[in-house]
Order: sequence, then C-alpha cells, then structure tokens
Amino acid sequence: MDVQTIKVACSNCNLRELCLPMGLNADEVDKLDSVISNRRRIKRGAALFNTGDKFTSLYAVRSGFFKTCVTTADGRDQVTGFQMTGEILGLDGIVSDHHSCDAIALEDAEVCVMPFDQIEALSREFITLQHHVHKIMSREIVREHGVMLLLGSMRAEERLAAFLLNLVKRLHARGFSQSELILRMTREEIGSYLGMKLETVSRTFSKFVADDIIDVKQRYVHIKNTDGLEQIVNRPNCH
Amino acid sequence: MDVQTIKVACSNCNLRELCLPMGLNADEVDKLDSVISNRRRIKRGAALFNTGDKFTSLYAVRSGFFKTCVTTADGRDQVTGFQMTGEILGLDGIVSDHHSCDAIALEDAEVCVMPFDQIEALSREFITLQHHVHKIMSREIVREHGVMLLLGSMRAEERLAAFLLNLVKRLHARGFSQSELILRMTREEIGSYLGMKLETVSRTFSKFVADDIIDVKQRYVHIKNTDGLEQIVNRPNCH
DNA sequence: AGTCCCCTTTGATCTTCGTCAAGGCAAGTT
DNA sequence: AACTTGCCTTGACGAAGATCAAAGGGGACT
Repeated sequence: MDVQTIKVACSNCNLRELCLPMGLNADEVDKLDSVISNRRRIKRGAALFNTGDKFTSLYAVRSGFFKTCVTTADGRDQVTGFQMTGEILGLDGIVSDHHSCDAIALEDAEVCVMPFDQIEALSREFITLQHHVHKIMSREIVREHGVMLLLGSMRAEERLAAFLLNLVKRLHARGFSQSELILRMTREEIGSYLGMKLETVSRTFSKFVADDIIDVKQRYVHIKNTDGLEQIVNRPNCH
Repeated sequence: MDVQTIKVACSNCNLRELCLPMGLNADEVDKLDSVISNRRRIKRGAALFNTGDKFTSLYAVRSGFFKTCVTTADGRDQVTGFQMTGEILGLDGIVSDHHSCDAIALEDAEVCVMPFDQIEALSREFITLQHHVHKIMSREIVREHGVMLLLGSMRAEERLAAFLLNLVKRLHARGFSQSELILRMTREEIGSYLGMKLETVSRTFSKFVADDIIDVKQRYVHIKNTDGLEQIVNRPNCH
C-alpha cells in the first residue's frame, strides 16, 4: 500500500465523521475504502456532471464547494443546493440512470468517486452502511422540504436570514467560525437558490448591514447578531 | 390462506405496476407480500402520521388521496406534496427515526403498511427490491427539484398550469381521463403547495376559464386545451 | 327541507419585489 | 498605470400578487 493509497482511504480521512463512513466500524470502513477507488479534481467553474450524463457514481465532496442546478428547455435556471465538504452529490441520478441536474464547482474542488453498484453491493452486506445510505437520501428529502417552505412561504429578508444561518451552521460543524464566512457563490446564485433577483439579494444584505445585524464586504460576511437573524426567520408574517 | 389475506397481497393488487412491487418477479413479490402485514384506513381529514411521530414504516397509498405538509414553530405551513394511489409516503422519517411532516388524508383512504426494517432486510436479499427502493427515494428528490424550480422561478399562471398538467398526467397513468379531474384539495392547499394565496389561485383559475383553456366548476376541472397549458408553462418569462 | 359552515369568487387597495439603468469596486491583464 | 471584465450596489419606477372585505354557492348535518 503506497502513500497515495493511504491518503485516499476513508479510514484516514478527517471527514469520516461527516461523510459516508459515519457510524461504520473499522472493519466496515476498510471495506468501504476498497470501493472508493479514486478521486477526481474539478476546476472552478467546471462540472462534476451535467444533466443527461450517465449516472454511475455518487460523489463525496472532499474539498471545495459545489452548486447543483436544474435547467428547463426555455432557459430557466434554478440552483437546488450548495454542497460543501463531506456532503454527497449525485443522488438525483439513481432514478433514471441519468443525472437530472448539473453539479458545478464554485471553487477548485476534489471529490471521492463512489461507484453506485459497489455501494449497493456493499450495503447488502453491511446493515450499517445500508441504513446510512437510506438516511443520506432521506436527509436530502427533508432538506428539500425545508427549501420548499422557504420558497413557498417566506419573504426576502426571512429567506436570506435562513440561508445565512444554515450556511454558518454547516460551516461551524466543519470547524469554521460561527460568525464569519466567505460566500463561495455570487449574489445571482444566492438569488436563484432563494427565488429572488440578485438586486433583491444585494438590497437585503444592505438592509441587514443598516440594521447592524451583519457586516458585509463583498463575499465576506460577519454575523454580528445571530439572534437578530433568528428573529427575522421565526417572526410570523407581521403585516 | 383466507380470502382477506389474498385480497391484501401485492400479487393480487391492481397497483403492482405503479407501487413498490414494480419490476419484481413473482417469487420476489411473494416475499414482499409476507412483510406487508396489514392495511390501515384513514378517515378524511385524519393523519396517517404527524411531525414527531416515531418512524416505523413506509406506506403505499392503496386508495384515497393525501397531502404532506411541514409546519414551523411560528405557525407557517407548507404543503410539500400530494400523494395518490400507488405512491409512497413516509420517506421523510428515515433520517431521524421520526417523521418531519404531517401526512393528512384528503378523502377516506387506505394504505399498505410496510415496516421499514423488514423492507431493508428484504432488500439486502433481492437486488431488484434494493434498487427499486433507491429509485423511489431518488425520484422523490428529483420531484422536489422540480417543485423548487416551480417555486423559485415561475409566476402564478405558470405554477398553476404546471400543477394541473402534473396532476392529470399522474391520474392518466392510473387509468383516469387526460382532460378531466376532480381536485381533492382546497384552493388554500393548492396555494400552499404552489407558494401563492388562495385568492390568487382562484383568480388564476378564472383567468384560464376566461381564456377558454379550462372549465372549472368547484373541484371539477375540464382541460379543454392541453397545449395551451403547456405553452403557459414553457413560455420563457415574457415581460 | 332548512340551516350552517366552509369554500370559493371577485373587487379595491397596498406592498413587495422585479425591472431597468447607471455607476462603483476589485482583481487580473496588457 | 491604464484598461478590461465581472460582480455588486443603489435608485426610480412598475407590475404581480398579497391583503382586506364582502357576498355567493354547495355540501353536510340535523
């Protein structure tokens, strides 16, 4: 086993508590290592996969930051999610054997390639892994319920506040600050995800700054008042 | 094996081409029968499960019509889907062992109860079933992508047109008319699902009637011009 | 059959956000 | 250093849809 192989192994990966091996015992992680054959590097702006591509594998984000988006025939475009370290990409492809969205790297990134037939084979062997795969898919379904709630019933300020809180929570789980973050996406991508125009995103950021809830300098955001953001999200429609 | 048992079996169910047994061979369906122990009747307005309930089973809709909705602490409410015959409910519960939405019957309904631990056990045995379970979850993820696109980038007319086309397509797959349907939900529930107010739903229906695209009489809808509806959905934002 | 209640429709008005437009900032290039 | 380019901010205006209000209709129940 050469140095490179060791480096690739889940067992040595500092993400194993966030990623697919979560909850597996040492023996099971060893087996999982054997099916995660390789890594793939994606340049900023490039696609990990595109709509229509044959589905073969799930991908675990090892480093970098992705967006997924669906596009309609008439050119409409919707960002469906942002994925960071330890999160899984590609679940959309299982149902039809082809991907139904694009996964684009928002910065230079690296993913672990997990051939899905091998994941399925292994999860027939290990109950723990089987259950974990099911949980990952269920988690994605529940996440999307949350986005539907956001898009269907929140106003612009609430959406952006919820978005910032969600981002910073996930970053904090990865060891980053609870109050500072660098956005990896443009205002337009945030707007697409949140169902608003980039100008509205910008204005809403400016309003939060005026209200002394955050500082913003381009992509850098400092959350000065987390409670303030939470109140914006939780306040029932006050009209 | 008494008459009642035979009636309950997937192998004799006229939904087996739509429901969980889809694609399984006779032997596999027999095994599946053995884990689908019982049915449950749900009265109109009653819950199949509520947020917070312990997750034990998936449910296949045998008859009737359901909505699922998420509710926030501050009383906001979002319908996340409508489920008809042959569709699967409960996937939201897998990730945390508790349901994260309510499933409410919109008319008297009956579901097949599928204990999830047994589904998992059986799908370790049958590759076909394993793959099918994964597809069902992936399909739900892709469906939700579509809803996000709808909520994030469409205007009221487009949303309602897309909704009607989707409903009638699913009903047609179940042997119903391509052009006529009975809505099982109120204008308010449609509005919640589509991210608009019930008055806007009503006005949009009225506009479609004025444009001679549909007839509406309360819950009854007759689609007179399917192409017209499709054009409304596919037309790029024309402002 | 009559009553009640919920659902639906429609109108008038108001708010939020989208649209259009112009200009600024930051980073990389020549 | 000047220039280009992409991204962001801000202002003015308009449109889509929300809100408030009132009244009509259908189905369920007694």
